[in-house]
Amino acid sequence: MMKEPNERYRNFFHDVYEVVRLIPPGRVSTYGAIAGYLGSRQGARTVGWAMQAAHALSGPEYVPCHRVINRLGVLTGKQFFGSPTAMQEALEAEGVPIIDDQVQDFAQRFWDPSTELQA
DNA sequence: GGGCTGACATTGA
DNA sequence: TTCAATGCCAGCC
Repeated sequence: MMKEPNERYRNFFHDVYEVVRLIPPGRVSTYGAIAGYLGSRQGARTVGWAMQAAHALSGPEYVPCHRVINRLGVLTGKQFFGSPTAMQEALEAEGVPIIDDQVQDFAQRFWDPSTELQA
C-alpha cells in the first residue's frame, strides 16, 4: 500500500519503548499489560515484535526488554539475548529472583502501566 | 503489491 | 475445565 504513515501505528511502536523504559528496576511487566495500555489488548504480539526491534537499539534508545515477559512470568524472549541466561541474570541483578526461567513472586514484581502510570 | 510469520493474549466451543 | 481459533501491528519473503 505504501500509505502515508499514520501517527497511530507509528505511535504504537514508539509508545511501547516509552512504557518499557518507564519500568523501574526490580520490576517486570507483560506484553498484554503494555498492549492494553496502548489500547490493544490482543496486540500483545506486536509488543513482543517491538521488543525484538528494541533489542537492536542501544544507548539513549536502549529499552530494558529483559523486564518485559509474558503474563505467565516466563522469560520467553531470553533466547533472543546474547546468552540464554543473560535475561535471567539481568533480572536477578536487579533483585528479581528467577527459577527455571520463571519470575518468582511475579504478581508482586508485576508492574502495570495502566495502574502505575494512572493513565 | 500480497501474504506469512512472530518474544502473546483473549475469546469461543 | 481444557483445547482450538482469532486478533493485533510491523517486518520479511
